[in-house]
Amino acid sequence: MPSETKTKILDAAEDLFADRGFDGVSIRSIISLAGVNLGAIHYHFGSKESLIKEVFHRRIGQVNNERLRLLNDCLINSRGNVPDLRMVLRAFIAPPLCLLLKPERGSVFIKVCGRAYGEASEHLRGMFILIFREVFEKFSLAIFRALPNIPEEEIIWRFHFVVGAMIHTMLHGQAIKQFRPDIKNALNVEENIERLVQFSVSGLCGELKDNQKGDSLGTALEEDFI
Amino acid sequence: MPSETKTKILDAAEDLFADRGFDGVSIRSIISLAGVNLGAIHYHFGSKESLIKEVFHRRIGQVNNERLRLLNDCLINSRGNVPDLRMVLRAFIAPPLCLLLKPERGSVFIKVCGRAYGEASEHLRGMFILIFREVFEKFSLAIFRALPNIPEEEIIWRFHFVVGAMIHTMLHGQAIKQFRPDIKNALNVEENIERLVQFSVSGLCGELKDNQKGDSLGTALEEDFI
DNA sequence: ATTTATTTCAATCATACGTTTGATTTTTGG
DNA sequence: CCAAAAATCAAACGTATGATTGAAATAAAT
Repeated sequence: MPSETKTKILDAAEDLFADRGFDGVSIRSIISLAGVNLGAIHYHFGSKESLIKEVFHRRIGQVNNERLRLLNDCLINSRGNVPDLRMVLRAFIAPPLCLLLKPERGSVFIKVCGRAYGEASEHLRGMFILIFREVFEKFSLAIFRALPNIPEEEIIWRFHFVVGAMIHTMLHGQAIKQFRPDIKNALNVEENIERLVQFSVSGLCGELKDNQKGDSLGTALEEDFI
Repeated sequence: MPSETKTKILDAAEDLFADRGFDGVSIRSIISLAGVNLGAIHYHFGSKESLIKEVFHRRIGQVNNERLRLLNDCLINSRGNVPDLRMVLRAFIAPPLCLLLKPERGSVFIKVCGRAYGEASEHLRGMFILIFREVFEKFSLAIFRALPNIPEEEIIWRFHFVVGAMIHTMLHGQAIKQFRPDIKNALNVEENIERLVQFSVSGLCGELKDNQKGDSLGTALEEDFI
């Protein structure tokens, strides 16, 4: 049961971090939006960095727990056989994107979550890696089992691409209409999740090109480009 | 022929922006790394924001020109028929990732380039959108033609996913071994480009699931998660 | 009711920030 | 060679930053 002040600070910080990044937000702008005293941040959180951690911790645990719960369902369903790749990927992708369905605050946190990947200072990066390691490793293993014919290193990379597509959607999915104003808004979250899941399944299952490297690339690029 | 000081500033700024982001870098840290006087930045660039723009402009033009040149090759090769999707995607993906092949500085700029997508302040965001609009639109049209059986809106979203995978690779491709130390480094650039191209081709070509939404999602997610 | 702990508040700290100034040095062009 | 232009430099500007303090106010406990 966090105090009201604490919650107000967390909400305000979440809002501001979401659209200006961690470095771009001063604690004064946070307390101003929250309507609390300047000292409150250091009293309740100790430092700006700890506040960032807490903004993140407040919600990420639920997301990752939901991921792992859904993944477990997949593994139980498969009864030791190969798990269903689509279900596994949906278990990974749906929980964070479903934050968009949460009234008001979820769609804010989703951007904070996206920013956490790229903008974290060195101190924070360690925490983020720690938090995501368990999820990343368990899902990697499940995908290994779902695609026994694809080398593990290849799967790691493809999974990495999936993560990129997901984060980009979390951060900039709403802004896609800046390039294409005719595209209707990304408000149909479930449709969008299935879109990304379908894309990820296709990408992960794609055939293995055994050795095409160096052929088409070097010949096409202009000489002095490199 | 930019003066030596100007180049030293641009290089230093590029280095620092790459691994601390735009907001996280002070002009004092830039001039310190560059070994020049504090006033030099405002003398040569006018402001920090203009410096950021110039760091970006210095190299992005070449990348996008190369993209458009390669895209043009694709369209010429197809002689009005459907262009080869793999070639189109390689034209989009290879030029930025090929920066990794450039001795020293390319692999730095590639991170700046990745950051430009997410961390730009409002003033800068306009410039970035302007720069990428032409590339984005021309490639979108080419993919429309390459995949006439897939609705344009679906293609826009899948292309959006490709962009996300690419940016994530540009920014964090080197850091993949933090999760998987056994994966050898991403130093084989050409192999990695083909990996991403293959993934993108598979993802873009994936079959259309006509109407699966709402089915598997709502039932699987825990009730109180939303 | 009185003490104790918790929370808020205004005021201030030292530092870091982007920017500006004006003198000085270096380079350029006739 | 010398005047004009370009570039560099040290110093300072005002402001914004994260953090700290100690008194005041509130809540909790006895």
